[in-house]
Amino acid sequence: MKEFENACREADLKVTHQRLELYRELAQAEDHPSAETLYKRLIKKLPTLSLDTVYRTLATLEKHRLITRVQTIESQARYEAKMDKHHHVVCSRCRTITDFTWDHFDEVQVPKAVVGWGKVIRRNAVLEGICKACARQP
Amino acid sequence: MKEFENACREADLKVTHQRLELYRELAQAEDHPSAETLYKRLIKKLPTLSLDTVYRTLATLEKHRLITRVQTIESQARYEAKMDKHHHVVCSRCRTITDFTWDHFDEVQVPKAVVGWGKVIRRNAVLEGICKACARQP
DNA sequence: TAGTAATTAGGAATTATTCTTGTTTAGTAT
DNA sequence: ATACTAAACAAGAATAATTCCTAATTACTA
Repeated sequence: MKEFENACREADLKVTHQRLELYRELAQAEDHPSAETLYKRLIKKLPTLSLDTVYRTLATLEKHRLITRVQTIESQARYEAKMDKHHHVVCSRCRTITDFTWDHFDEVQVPKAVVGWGKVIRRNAVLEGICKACARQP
Repeated sequence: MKEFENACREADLKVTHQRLELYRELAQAEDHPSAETLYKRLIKKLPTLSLDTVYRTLATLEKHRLITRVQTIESQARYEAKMDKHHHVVCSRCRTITDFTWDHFDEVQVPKAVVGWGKVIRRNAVLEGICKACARQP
């Protein structure tokens, strides 16, 4: 959290109660929550919190690269505070997103066609399948 | 297009004028268009087309795996008809999505943690960077 | 401790998508 | 060819997700 505060100051972002709580909540969440989900969780601690603030804060923090917006095919945007290199595997049944690391993928050369395309800055693997919990069910 | 018609029949989908035109348009598009974009393009040929039909048709074709919904962080859903294994590189500046193939990625083993997670059915690489056209500009 | 620019709350507005209803049409059986 | 029927369609209303607007509040600065 101290790191987060410093990062805010460096980015000229005021360290507000709302930002701290939102970041804390997102950082400890494992489920890549949506704005609405975060709002529901935070309203207990911050009864006057507005949904707009959640959206605005998420956008602000994302712009300053303090959090990431997760790529999904869902209609609601989902976020995560985990910023070290990692990838996602999504269960097509329950839609749970699970993190994993993949050093080989991070380092392997991209195809020539991509080198010709331009400069790659980030790479992400998104796997899809059926998680074990779901596989046990009909 | 003949293949598409047969695929429709096999899936018990009626071969309607709207479906044919939409699929034709999507199949020749290179830009992974959204529902709205497709609608604007199709309205010239199909003046009575409704936006809802575009949404409905895209959803139907996706369900039957005749087209794919592309993972993006944008608010509008984007689609493609290309169904052979391929991946995407997105320009963070102009948001253009470019396809590429990557045999090595398709075949390389996924990390052990993922094997423990469940059964992976599809894998997708999403790269992000700056395309050459954008790099030339300030 | 006061000043001020950034941030917030709350509600209105917008955007993207889905639903509802009545009409049309593709595929099928005559 | 013609009629039948379920599927698909058009149009507009409704919903969901997100953003905008304005006045009030608050974090940082002097």
